[in-house]
Amino acid sequence: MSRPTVHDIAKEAGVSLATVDRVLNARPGVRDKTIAKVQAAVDRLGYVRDASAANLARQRQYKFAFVLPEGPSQFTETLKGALKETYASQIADRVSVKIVGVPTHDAHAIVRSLRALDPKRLDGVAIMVPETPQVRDAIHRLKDEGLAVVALASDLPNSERDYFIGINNIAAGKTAGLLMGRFIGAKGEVLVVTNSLRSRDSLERRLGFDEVMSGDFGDVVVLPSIESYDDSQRMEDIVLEVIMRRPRLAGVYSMGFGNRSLLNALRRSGALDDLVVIAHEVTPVTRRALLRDEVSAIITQNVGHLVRSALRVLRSLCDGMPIFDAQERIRIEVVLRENLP
Amino acid sequence: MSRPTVHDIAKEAGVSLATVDRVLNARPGVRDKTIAKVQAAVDRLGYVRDASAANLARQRQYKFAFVLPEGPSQFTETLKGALKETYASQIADRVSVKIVGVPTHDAHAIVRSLRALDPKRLDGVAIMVPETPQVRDAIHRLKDEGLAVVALASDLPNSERDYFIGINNIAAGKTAGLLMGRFIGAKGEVLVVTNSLRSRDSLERRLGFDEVMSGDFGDVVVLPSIESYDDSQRMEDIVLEVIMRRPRLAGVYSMGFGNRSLLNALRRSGALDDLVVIAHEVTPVTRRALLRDEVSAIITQNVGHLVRSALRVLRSLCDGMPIFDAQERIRIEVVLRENLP
DNA sequence: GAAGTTATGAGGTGCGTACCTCAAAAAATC
DNA sequence: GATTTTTTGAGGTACGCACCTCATAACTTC
Repeated sequence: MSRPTVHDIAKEAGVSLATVDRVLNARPGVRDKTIAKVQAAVDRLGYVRDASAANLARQRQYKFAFVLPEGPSQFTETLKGALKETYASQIADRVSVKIVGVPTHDAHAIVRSLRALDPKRLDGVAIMVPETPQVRDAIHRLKDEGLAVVALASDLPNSERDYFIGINNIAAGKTAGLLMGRFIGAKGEVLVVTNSLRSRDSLERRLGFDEVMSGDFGDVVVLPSIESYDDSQRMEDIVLEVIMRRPRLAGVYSMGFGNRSLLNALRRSGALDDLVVIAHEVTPVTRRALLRDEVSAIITQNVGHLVRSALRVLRSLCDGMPIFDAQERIRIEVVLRENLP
Repeated sequence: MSRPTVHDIAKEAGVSLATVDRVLNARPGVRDKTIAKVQAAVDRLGYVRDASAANLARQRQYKFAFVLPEGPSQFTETLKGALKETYASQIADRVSVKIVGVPTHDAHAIVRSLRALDPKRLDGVAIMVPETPQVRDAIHRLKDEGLAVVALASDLPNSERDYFIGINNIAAGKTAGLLMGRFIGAKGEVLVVTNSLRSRDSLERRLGFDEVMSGDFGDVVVLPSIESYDDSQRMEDIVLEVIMRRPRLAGVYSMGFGNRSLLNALRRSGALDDLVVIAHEVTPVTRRALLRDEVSAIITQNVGHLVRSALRVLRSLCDGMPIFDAQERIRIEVVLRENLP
């Protein structure tokens, strides 16, 4: 026999269709004994609800919002692209997604955007913003209104988010450290650059990087982090100065965005050929640099997975279905010249 | 307005429901002019077929078979596990999969199994066997009978397979080569071991490995491949001998299975601490070795993706739907101690 | 055991699509 | 213009499930 239906369950349990329906959809007015009978029949026949038919009947429409930093960041662009791509797939079946752009550095504007979300017109939100007390409060309100909330790429550990989808940035930093240590031959000095150490991601990456460096490569000297504050001129100036002053410099680890200006500075310095550069995220800039052997490795996460995972998790949360953590775990990918996707 | 339905299309195009149906399902008996009218309405309203409803109405049941090597290989076990896991997901909706185990080295038995597949009871097959002329013929017959055929993990380039799902093994070998070259400091000797160079996968990996080695690391000497022929004693003996005779040995690249005996031999030799070992596929054996720093890196592919991709592609092929190559491209993953999934 | 309460059954409708039939309209052919 | 052929329309049924109503059966309670 092919897949059993609700009718089969009714027959098997010796009850009516209506009762099976009441049990399956947890509607009230059924005696415990009857519930047990139906459950037994379900187990015996191995009934599983036909999700497509159920959604069809239910006229379910999942309404989600993605709150993403807007600005010149390639990462966000890629993410939006992946979101649109996913729209054609089954995962995006019966979901409509609204993208809300927020200015990265304006904490007030972020909170304003979060407050502006209408909980009545939404089933869930995926949020990618830095955590602040105000953000935490805004999320508290969203949860109160019954929304599903997932943190995307950047965790919000102190908020009431239901789930975090992204990589472990400490482990990502460790991975970068391991590669760096081995690539530079376990000696020399390493420069670490980022936009801002105030971002949790950068902080965690640095933490992991340092741990591996001191644990596995004691002879390597890791210099204090340089913060560019999104100022490419500043970045170039400092990098050039460090290269001049540090003849033993063997590697550069770029933890965040702004790889374009970093690479410009390195190229200008003429030291690029002798340096091991490790960066994050595959973007047009880092990709080209990798192909030219200017960058040795890129640590990245698959943005397509990120988006699909977020949608799956949001759906599961809305339906009260279990989440398969193994499937939702985003991998820390190591990309070299030869395995560039 | 929410998503347009076929009714909306009919109204918009000024034709009947039946005609819309004929056009959408490519049934005959519609004038080109009318087809164009309907298409225009579809485009104007942005109609997309509701896949759930369609499958429901169609009562579609995809019947697939996976032809996999059986034996002690961890890889196959993992693959079967992933297949079962996927069964709970949406991708496996309305599909039933039969796993056919074939003995890896018995070409006759493989062909017999392929011939034993009943094309009338199947919609598609995913095949993971070495290509031989007989296999090619068997696939020809399956295609003739109208089945969708995809090659899994190991390509069948000379057969009439519709699609190949797996990694580019030349690129995988190159990636291993790049890591090896940099990890050993671009000098010394490297040993390459495999089960058998007669397998296409091993051959291609060796090809890529050598290309990077000679291109980027001219000072490294790559020794001729050692083939174990699945004989662990033989493997251990040869490996021990090589280590004794080659004091400049700096790295070992294991291209195939049999990592357990390789690692045993290396441990016994006492040289493991000074060697860079790179292997393929994350299995319990390689995973533990990686955590113990006995193996430096593992090149692998995500078996879960492999399976899901195969199912998606088989479905698309059956329905004559387009395949999004970008989504189906399996990545060559580099796994280090710190980014072990 | 009558009245009240709760549990169950029978039956219906609709979701969006596929697929079928039969009649009618339109176009092509002579 | 009559005949044949092709195209179109109207309508129905089914898929598996959710959700609804109303009647009846089965328990409680006093």
